[in-house]
Amino acid sequence: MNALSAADRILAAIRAIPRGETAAYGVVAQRAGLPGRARMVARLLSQNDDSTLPWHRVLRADGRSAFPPGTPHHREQLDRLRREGVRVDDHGRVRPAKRAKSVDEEVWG
DNA sequence: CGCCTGACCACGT
DNA sequence: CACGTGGCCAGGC
Repeated sequence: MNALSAADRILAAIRAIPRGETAAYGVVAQRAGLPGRARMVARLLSQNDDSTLPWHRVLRADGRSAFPPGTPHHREQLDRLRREGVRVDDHGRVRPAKRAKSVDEEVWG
């Protein structure tokens, strides 16, 4: 059986996002086998202390950072992404390779 | 146990 | 694009 808790599966899903790619909260939840639980992903990240966790690769469904523009966290997240080769436009939005209508179509690579 | 909050999301206007 | 609205759910009090 699955001895892994929901939190463990979510953290694993986040760690599984490849360098240079991003995933929405909802997509992470879905990959962790917890559809509809984007808020749980968000809560975990807000509590997380593990510095090795690639939290910067997790974005909102609209491709923007969950942090308010102008804050240190917002800048750091975008910087880290750009450093990995992710393209961010002037509005702070990540450009998906293909159009993703909903989180069900997860297409961001 | 109810009530409020939050690094969310989809949908309608 | 900007707001509301309703849904989701774990935690804190």
